[in-house]
Amino acid sequence: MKAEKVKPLFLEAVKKLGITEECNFLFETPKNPEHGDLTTSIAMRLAKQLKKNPRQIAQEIIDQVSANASDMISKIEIAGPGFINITLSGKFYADGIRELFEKGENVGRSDFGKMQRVNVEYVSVNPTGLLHLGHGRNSCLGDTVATLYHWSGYDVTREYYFNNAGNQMQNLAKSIYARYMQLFQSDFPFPEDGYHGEYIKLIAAEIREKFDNTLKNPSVENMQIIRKYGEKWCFEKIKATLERMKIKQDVFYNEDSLYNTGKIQEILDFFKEKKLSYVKDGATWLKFSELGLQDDRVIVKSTGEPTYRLPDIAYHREKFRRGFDILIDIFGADHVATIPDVMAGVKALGYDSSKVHPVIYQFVTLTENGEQVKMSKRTGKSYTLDDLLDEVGPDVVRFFLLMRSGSTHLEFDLNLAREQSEKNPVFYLQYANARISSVIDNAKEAGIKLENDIDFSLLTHPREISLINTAMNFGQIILDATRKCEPQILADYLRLFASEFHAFYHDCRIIGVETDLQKARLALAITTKNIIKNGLTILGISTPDRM
RNA sequence: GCGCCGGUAGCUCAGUUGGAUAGAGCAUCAGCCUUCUAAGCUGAGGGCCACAGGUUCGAAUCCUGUCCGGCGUACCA
Repeated sequence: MKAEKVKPLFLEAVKKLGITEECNFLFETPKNPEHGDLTTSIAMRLAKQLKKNPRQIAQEIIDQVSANASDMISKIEIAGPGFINITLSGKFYADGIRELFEKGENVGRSDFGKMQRVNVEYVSVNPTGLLHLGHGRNSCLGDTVATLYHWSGYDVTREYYFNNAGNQMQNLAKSIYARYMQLFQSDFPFPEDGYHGEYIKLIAAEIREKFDNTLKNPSVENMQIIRKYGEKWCFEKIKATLERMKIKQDVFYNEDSLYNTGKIQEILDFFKEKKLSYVKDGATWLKFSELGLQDDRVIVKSTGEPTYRLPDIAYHREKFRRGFDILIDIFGADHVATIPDVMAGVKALGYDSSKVHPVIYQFVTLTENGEQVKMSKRTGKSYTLDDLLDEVGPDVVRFFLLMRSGSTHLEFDLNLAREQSEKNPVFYLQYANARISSVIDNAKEAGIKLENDIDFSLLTHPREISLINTAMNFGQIILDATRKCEPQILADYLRLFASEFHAFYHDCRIIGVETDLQKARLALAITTKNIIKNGLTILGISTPDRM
């Protein structure tokens, strides 16, 4: 955002040096404050092309830029091998903070996406069990990515894809049935590959409560009743957990509908017609080897049942047909293998697979006292998302699941999460917000009013400049986090920004200083609050005014 | 075997299309409350960026190889 304002001056200068083609150079914020506010290595990059000494090129650029003398820049100089360091003027910052202040509660919103239609698919758990921590990461990532797109000016649909037919539902029914029978006959055998979770026993107990012993005969009708009961039970629990996490979804897309409406058959026919599929050993294979992948794969088993690939491909085609410009899939690392198949399939159907953005996240481990807490499904003693929510609440859960990049393993430290103190990064952010709220309240009581007469150029203290500087990056941070589908970028930024606020608060008194300075500082505080509040809101974290 | 993700401070992790002296939080140690919320601020120590080569003005970042960890590699989803 800062860079955008200075860039035109440099593009002009570079053009004068004889560079006609689009040259993409960027400005960075130097780590060392002695190097100014912005720095660019463009001179070194152009050195080869122009066959000149980088320092000489830098000097020529500087001459050009200074000639167009802008009041945005107060100092511009060469450093080291040819860096151009720029120190921005007081006016630059005064204008910058004024702009942010005027945006008010809309700071961070943009129309960058031009209302392109985005579909974000997440959670997508089949109704056979309860949500655990891994699902939590999926849900929070998806939900936050969707919110980021919304703030960046896209038309977002939040989608949940599920399958309530197929083997796993039969398995659920069999598992519940076995637990149900065990209530009458304790040695009734439990299926080897059944769902071992404790919740199955709860469902079984409820069923006995309602139906007594009338379902003991495992007839098709009875198993159907059990299956439906289990499905409903699980889905309600899942939805309740999502609600606790403040995760919303617009569309629940049922895999069944792909069959009912003939979509699956259409795809089969298409592949057959294009000679991209063939039958071998009674199964239908898709020629992935002709679609740029290693091996052919089965799409319909010899039993006549499709493998997951077929509906996945059909589902993605439907998303394209529904008119989405961007398709985002949130997948756990265990699903990476399906991605190339779907991509290849979609491409073969004539759609632009580059519009599909899979977001992969690595696994979550839960640690307590330095030891890993088991979350295994099979042992039955899984630690569910609800258990975690009971212990630390949704704000902490969301922040912890979002504060790491999806590409790395996430260690969820229960001890730290339980900590209700400054050690816990969530409270650090919420505290900043509460602190500002308190100041704003005090200002109101003191009768301080902000009209259109704020002189932002009075904000010259290093802490003020530093805070404004970081505030001015907020818009770009939102866009970066959106484009990369990385809420962690925002979470990280907010920690930095809050720490800059705390330092400012410590060194610069707001209420009780000279009238004009008081107004300017209050306006800065209000802008800071808007940014922290919007940032936390995007992450789905509450912003209490008092703590 | 092959594919994907990772290996950065005691621990958990950042590190902006390759940039200047490698960053944060926690932990350890030392300071700061008669003043707007001390759930805060300031400072110190702590590093062979897994290892070995290569590319170039310049590498934690790019390339090759090796080692370690996780996840895949089904006519399971």
